[in-house]
Amino acid sequence: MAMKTLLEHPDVKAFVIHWGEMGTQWGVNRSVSQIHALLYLSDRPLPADEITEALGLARSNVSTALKELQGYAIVRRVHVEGDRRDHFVAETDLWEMLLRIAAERKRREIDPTIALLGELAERLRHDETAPKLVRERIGRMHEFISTLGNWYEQVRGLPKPTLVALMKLGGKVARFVSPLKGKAKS
Amino acid sequence: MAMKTLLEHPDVKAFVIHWGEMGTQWGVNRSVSQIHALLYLSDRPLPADEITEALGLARSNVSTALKELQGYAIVRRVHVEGDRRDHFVAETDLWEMLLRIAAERKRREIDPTIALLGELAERLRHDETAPKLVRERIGRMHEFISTLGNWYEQVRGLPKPTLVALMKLGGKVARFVSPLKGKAKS
DNA sequence: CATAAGTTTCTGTTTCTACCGAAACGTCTG
DNA sequence: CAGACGTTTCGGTAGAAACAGAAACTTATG
Repeated sequence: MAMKTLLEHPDVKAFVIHWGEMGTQWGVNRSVSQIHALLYLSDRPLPADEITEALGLARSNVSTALKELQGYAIVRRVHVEGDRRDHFVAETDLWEMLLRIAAERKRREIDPTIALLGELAERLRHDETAPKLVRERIGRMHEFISTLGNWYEQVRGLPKPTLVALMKLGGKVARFVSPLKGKAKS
Repeated sequence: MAMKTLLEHPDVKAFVIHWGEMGTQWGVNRSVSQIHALLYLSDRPLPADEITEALGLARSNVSTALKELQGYAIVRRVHVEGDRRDHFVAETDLWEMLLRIAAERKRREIDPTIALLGELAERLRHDETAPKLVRERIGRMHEFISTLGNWYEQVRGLPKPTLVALMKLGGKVARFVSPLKGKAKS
């Protein structure tokens, strides 16, 4: 069994384990992250059964986790010639991976938060009874998160080579904002 | 009791509750986030007892949570004239808040991950037995996260007005990388 | 249609984690 | 030193997830 071989390697195992722990600390369940890690390192599409066996999880659990990963669009189902079973592969472009995870978490958690803050801010604007500071701070929070959201949507649309270039620029991008700024780190 | 008044307001309560839920989804415990929300909206430094009473938490729990928030450096202890008790205030500059939370999470979770990936990548580089793809992908992951980390360290050092300006630029920063890129969104 | 594959749902168990409340302890201050 | 304040620790509990394993069900395929 090819997967046995893969996970038998101590470094591969260490990676999978650590990735699983990472996930839990960011609110992603362990099975999901581990399966992702496994697929990321696999040199070929894996059927669910093999994942089940390799990680020692219940088949039902693997099914759910795969669905979740496809919800993030970082794992996709592929067809393998001569095999009726579904197989799965992970996105290996790390930029793409990061952007997709971010997109999904924004959709699930940030957008609803913005919506709620919007309601609260709007209502508070007309609410004379509310403390001035409360009105101001909830308003500022709404504005802040919205701005971040908009920024993300724009950055997400940039071509990857541009992202890479911007990243490498680091703090130096500040130069373009104001000639005087951004010199501290250059 | 001033805090009673504050939390009695339905919108304030909604904010605190939602902030608490948000926290849990990102791996921060509910008490910690709720206390942070409460302090963020408060117009004055609050003593631990008042927080305890307002949120209905155990005193020990509040103490631990406050310590955690101070670990993130988004809440600090202040002295109030004529009161022996410690009082606490939250950072209200949202940029500062975000950067500090990011810094601490990086320190706790990302840095150790980079360190581990570094070890694995290094060991795998000399390990002929490991599958080529595994060596390559763990190496790339290490490089990728390291790059992100370095980028963050640089951005963190920029003055806030610069950050705000960059954020407002959005996708337009791409112009500075290559004249041809970044036009899609402009 | 018989079988393989896959998903979904359910029940039950286990495991975490949050949280409470009490106690012990340290520190400061009138 | 007595009392106020604060932290830390500890035992216990409750709730939430994660997960296993079985079963029901759908769908595709030879």
